[in-house]
Amino acid sequence: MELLIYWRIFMYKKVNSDLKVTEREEIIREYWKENNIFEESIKSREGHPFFTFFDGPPTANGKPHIGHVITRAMKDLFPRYKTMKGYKVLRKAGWDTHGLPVELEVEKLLGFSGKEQIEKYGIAPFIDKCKESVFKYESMWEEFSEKVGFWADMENPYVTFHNDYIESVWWALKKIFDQGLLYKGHKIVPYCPRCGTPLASHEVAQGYEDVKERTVFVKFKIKDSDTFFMAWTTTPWTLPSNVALAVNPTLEYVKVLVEGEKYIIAKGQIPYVFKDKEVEVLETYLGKDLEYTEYEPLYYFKKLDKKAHFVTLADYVALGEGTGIVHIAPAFGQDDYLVGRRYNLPFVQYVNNKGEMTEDTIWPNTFVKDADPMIIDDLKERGLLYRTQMHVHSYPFCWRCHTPLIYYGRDSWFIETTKIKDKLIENNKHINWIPETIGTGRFGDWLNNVQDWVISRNRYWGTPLPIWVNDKTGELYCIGSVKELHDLTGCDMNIELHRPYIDNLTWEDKVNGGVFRRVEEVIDCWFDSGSMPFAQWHYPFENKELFDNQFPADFISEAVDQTRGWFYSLLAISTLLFDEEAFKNCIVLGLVLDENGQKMSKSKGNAVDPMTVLNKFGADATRWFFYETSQPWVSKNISDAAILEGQKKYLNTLYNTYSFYVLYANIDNFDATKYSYDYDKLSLMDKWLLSKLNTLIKEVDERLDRYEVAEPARLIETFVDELSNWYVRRSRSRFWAKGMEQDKIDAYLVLYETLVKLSKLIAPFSPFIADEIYQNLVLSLNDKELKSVHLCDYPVSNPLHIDKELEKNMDEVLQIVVLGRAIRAQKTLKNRQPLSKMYVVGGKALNDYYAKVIEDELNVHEVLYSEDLDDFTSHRIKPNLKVLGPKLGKTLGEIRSTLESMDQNAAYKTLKSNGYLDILDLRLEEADLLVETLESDEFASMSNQKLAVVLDTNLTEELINEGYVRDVVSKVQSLRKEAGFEVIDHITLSFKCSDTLANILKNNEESIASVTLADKVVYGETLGYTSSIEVNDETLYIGVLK
RNA sequence: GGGCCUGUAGCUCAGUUGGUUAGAGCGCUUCUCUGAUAAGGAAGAGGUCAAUGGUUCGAGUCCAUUUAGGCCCA
Repeated sequence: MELLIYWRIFMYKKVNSDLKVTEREEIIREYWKENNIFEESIKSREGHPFFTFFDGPPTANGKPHIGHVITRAMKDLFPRYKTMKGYKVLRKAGWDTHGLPVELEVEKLLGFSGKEQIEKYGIAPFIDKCKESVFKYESMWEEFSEKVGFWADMENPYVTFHNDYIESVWWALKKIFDQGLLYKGHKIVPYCPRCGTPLASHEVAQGYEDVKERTVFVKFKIKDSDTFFMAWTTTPWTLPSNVALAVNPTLEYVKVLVEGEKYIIAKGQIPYVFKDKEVEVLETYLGKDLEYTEYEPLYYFKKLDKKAHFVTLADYVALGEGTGIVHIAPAFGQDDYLVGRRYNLPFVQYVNNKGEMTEDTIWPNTFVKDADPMIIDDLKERGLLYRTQMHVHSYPFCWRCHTPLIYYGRDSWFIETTKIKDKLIENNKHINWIPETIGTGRFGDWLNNVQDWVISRNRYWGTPLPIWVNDKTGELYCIGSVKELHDLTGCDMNIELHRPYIDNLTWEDKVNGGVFRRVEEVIDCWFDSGSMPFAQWHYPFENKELFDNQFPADFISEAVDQTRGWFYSLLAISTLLFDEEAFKNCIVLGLVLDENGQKMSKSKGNAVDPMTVLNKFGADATRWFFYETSQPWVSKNISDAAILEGQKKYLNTLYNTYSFYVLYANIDNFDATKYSYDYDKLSLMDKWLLSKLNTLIKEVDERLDRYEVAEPARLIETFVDELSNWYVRRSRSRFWAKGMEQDKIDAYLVLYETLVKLSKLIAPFSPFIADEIYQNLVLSLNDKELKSVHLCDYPVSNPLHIDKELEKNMDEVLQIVVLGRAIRAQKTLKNRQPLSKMYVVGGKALNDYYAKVIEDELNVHEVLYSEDLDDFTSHRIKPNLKVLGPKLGKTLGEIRSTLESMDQNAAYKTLKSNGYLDILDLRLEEADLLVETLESDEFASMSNQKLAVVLDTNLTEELINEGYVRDVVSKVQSLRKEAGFEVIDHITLSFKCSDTLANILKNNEESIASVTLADKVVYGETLGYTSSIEVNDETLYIGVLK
């Protein structure tokens, strides 16, 4: 009932300032839901071109953290913008559901601490638990996304563990297999020999300790020669598995004679290796000259299947410690392994998976660390040891059992991404990285050093590697679809594509014999997420056309830690399958840190909960913090104060401007759709605002189009400030003028237009406040209009309303005003005291309208322009360095000091009359010099580099009286407010004071009454709400009565 | 250990092809203004532009090295 009355009385919904921001946002959120605005925003663009956005999938088995706010804010901004620009933007949400983190979570839940326990428990029940765990926090994620205002299709998300998704991934793997790029090899992993398991890198990082160990300088005898290569190692137990030596191709190596023996080592390492021994250099080589030189192995335990024991080249070999020659054991080091692959070296591993020397050696079943001294002794006896040396270095230990870890080669499946390196680099060139340096730097470097992608994991919960091996012939078969699996094995078409269900499916090879059995491994879940461009649509089994339209993505965005994660897996897979980049524009986001710039972590207790932040400040303010505070890729220190700043400066200012409009428009029952303005007849202030608005629209649009974020946000913030604190403040009186003159209509219309266009402009950034403003200003007047600002087109700048000259003039006005205010403050001339005249020097003479604005703002009666007020000001002449610098070079300093020492005012006069200045045999034209206007201390004046302003501070009685009147009016206004009157209440005004003062008041009664809405003015007694002020050294009592 | 990002006022950040007195907002002190305002305005305090060296007539800006924080990889 009450609402109805409001509706009848007011054009617009009254702005309820008691409502909290978060409550207002909740209303908008409900409105979107009830009216299906999101769905509508896509539907209404049917038939329009697509703009493609890929949503990188989060895992729902962890809670959303504050870092997800920035990604969601950024990912939401551009789809909203592009939708308003007329594109159809599908936004399929997705969930990343496979992988070790999920398994670990479940292990924790079940109290397990290793694979044996899982196998005992059973894989089937285990993966059931994984499936449950995956969506543990799904509802929290949904609520969170809604809170931030992140629009995505959460009804039909892609889920990486669904059969359709897995089938698409299988299709991709088969395609890669068919290209011959999927192979089995060894991966060197940090391995705990006691636990029998590899460790993840973060586990290894936990366990580094400094250890003091005996290291060895070992002699490798060159074949058919009396010379030795000398190498150094910290792990003697790897020496039996040695298959090669490596030198740096560009370093200098020398053959030296020391104590009767000949050695080859790097030239730079002579002092390190031989200390103060006498060394005679016999020959010098470059590393590359030594390639393929053969040497005699230290040990012969078994015949090797490939050629070994020769010198190889490797760039990573460096001086420092050691001899500049590195011993290569491909089974025990990543670098070694790669050298091995390059030179086709045998893979020799005389260590078993318990970390013991194998039966092949002469130290069977000895733990490697215990074998070290035995090997050292053996080499010493055989004269192959030069010397040993104690050495302190940091070495990883198992965080569980404190066993020293060893790097150990294990069977693994690889995608041979090194083969497509050139294509990766080429396709990367087509990607617009923001910031650019990611593409050339971090990501580019990664591609330049690309390694084969280890795709297999010896785990349970993941997309199974669809490879079957013939147990007789060793032939490999890769399955690419469920149908193919069904045809070969006769399995159910609805079979769950997970371990253990597919592990037992086999088929016979009728031609060659043998049975095809599946390998055990599942795949790296990064392959899952990198497959989302096609797997989200179950391509190529369905949605072929849709996929063609939705690939590659126009835009993606994630945090910088995804460089080698999602960004890479997307590019690698799309290059392998389609030889194309998967995304064209990518904004890389910085990380969110705590207010001291420290990484957030549970253990430090400095983690900021996103829901707490959102519930405190609302989505618009939180989003704004991330957009505005710094460039997207810079890490952000989040704090309440930082978010609050944007909320106060931008959102509150905008909201107050909007509620100002609603307040007065409702008083006047002003329907903006019923009026129009004639642009040519608008006041300069109106034209100025329209010019600024249209400039803003143009700039913001152009910048968003270039995927800039902070710049447009800052422009918007500046505009809101100018709108409120210049346009509205200067135009206030127009809104409370009596009647409905054209000037008032103009003011309403211009402000209305600005607010409506602004609401559209900010809609992608601040979707809630934008829609609140839009709905009230537009829908309240006409319910046939589009139901939400997010269904509107993005505003288009009107070039006819942009007037740069006008903007420049107003800028000069602002400069003059700033100077005038500064003078008043400095001379403690309060603003209520009117002054008769002011002079402006050096500026361009502006017309009366601007003068009026200045007069009003500074409370002076007259603004006078003058070119020549030398009495008030002085000048300073300086060389124009930009012009003279290149011309004069070194003599510049001299010119500068000479100019400084001259009589500046005299020089200025000479320059003015002649147009040039002669100095030290040089003729300086006006363009060579800069002239500054300076204030003179004798006057109330102030200047900046361009202008000087002088105030005439002489006060006449009339001016003083006028000041009294302003004081009184101001006091009356604050009394009205204190008394709790409405803005539109009319009053009876009463004064009690001396006759002198009363006379002054009576002489100005009309103006006082009209401004304060007094119908009657009474003297001699005070009525109603009463207070007093000091005026002209006497006490004036004032009463206001409604 | 390697690669990359960042470092400008107490805090958050601008700072154009190298150019004259390095700016803004917040916070602080003082003053001021105000019938839309958790507002506005002015002044003041606050700077070794992370450090060192170099190029240049001139460096916050370009180059090299170092250093602190962060990210990724070993």
